[in-house]
Amino acid sequence: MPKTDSIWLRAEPERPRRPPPLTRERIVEAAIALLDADGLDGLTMRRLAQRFDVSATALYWHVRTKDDVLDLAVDEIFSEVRLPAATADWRADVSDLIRGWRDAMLRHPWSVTLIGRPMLGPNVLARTEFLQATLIRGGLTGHDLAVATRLLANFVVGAAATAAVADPAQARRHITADPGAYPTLTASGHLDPGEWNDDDLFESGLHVLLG
Amino acid sequence: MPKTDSIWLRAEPERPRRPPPLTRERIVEAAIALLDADGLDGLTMRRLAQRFDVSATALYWHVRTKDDVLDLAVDEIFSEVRLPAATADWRADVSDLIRGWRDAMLRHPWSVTLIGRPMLGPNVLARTEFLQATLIRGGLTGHDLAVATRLLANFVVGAAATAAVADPAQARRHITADPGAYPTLTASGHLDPGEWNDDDLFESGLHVLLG
DNA sequence: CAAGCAATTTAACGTTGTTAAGTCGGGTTA
DNA sequence: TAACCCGACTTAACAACGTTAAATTGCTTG
Repeated sequence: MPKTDSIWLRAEPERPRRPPPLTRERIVEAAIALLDADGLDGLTMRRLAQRFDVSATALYWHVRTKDDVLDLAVDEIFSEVRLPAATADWRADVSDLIRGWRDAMLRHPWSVTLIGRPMLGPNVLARTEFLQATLIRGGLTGHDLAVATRLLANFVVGAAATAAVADPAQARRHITADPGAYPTLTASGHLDPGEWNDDDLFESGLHVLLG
Repeated sequence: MPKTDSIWLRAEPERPRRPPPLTRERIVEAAIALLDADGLDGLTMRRLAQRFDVSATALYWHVRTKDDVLDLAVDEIFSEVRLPAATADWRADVSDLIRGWRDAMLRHPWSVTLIGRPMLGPNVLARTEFLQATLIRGGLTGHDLAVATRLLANFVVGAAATAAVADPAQARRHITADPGAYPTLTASGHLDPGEWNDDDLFESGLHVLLG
């Protein structure tokens, strides 16, 4: 008597389908998703744990504190910054890095809020290492090298910070509400909608810095 | 029978000496004091109220939310930035402004954490207005003006952010721990204690930007 | 089958920002 | 003078938060 049950007909024993185990990496990944979705207030140990159907305190086995999660998350987003292959044009290489740096921060606006705490994760350091190595390749040394590194780093961090402002249109309305209050800002067109966008100003600024 | 009590001898009825009234200004002032003393975590609505011997909820009569207090505090510290008198050397005027801007942020390191939220207070805007007006006085217009404004603003914000890192010595130890990990950063001396300090690098960067 | 350890749960604590409702006193009006 | 009003504050309370301590589960190793 041949067995008539094939794998297609048989009801699978409904293996408990164990969820993938909790790891520091997966926690950070979920934290970034929460931060992207709802900003800094959106990340809660309880909400984070909920993503794994796990009690909030379970997270503390893998992570010492919530601040650790934040620090790990910040470093993690910098892994998205592609390290350019070294070409003959070192200036272009630096530009590519800085561009990618800014893009990563704009993709995760909450990261701006977290500057100010020590950024010493491996991904951040690797990018800083690349930046400085490329500048050396361009002939910079000593004091000039230090100045250039800081100048570029400050520029990209500042660019991410000033671009993250919520609603440009609303800001414009606020500033131009009383035309006499800020005459220069009102007249210069710096705030006009389609006039000059963040990307353009960033690109031009980068061009100034890298000659 | 002459009365012998003069105002000098009479014990004053000890007027209840009503404490100065709660105002939005005094609340912000106290908030800044708390933030300076204990950082961002040091500011609590309850601790803030305690400074006035007042229940925490009393603050909500003068202020809609804690975030309002923070926004007001950020704007308030920029009132410390002296607007330079316009001289013949417009570059020096800009330098003075940027220097004062950075100093104010370094005096109140918690302000770095609060970048990223819309900075549209009157003091911030007045400084931005001055910056742009001075650049115009220097001959900049149109696109160049916009680029220069952003470049300088990004620089100063970034400078404040990167300078606020907690313990440079500890950072140095961390980075140079594994000598093979970040060879360039380790060798460049960028981290060496007395080598180049933040003030020096900032000043040099400013000189690069303003020619 | 026992022991042990890794990973998680349950329970709980103190704080936080904020809302709702009550209270108090001084100034205005009837 | 009495009634009232309303700005300013208090009391009470809530849900949510980060975090700790202790109990529990389940797998692996002897």
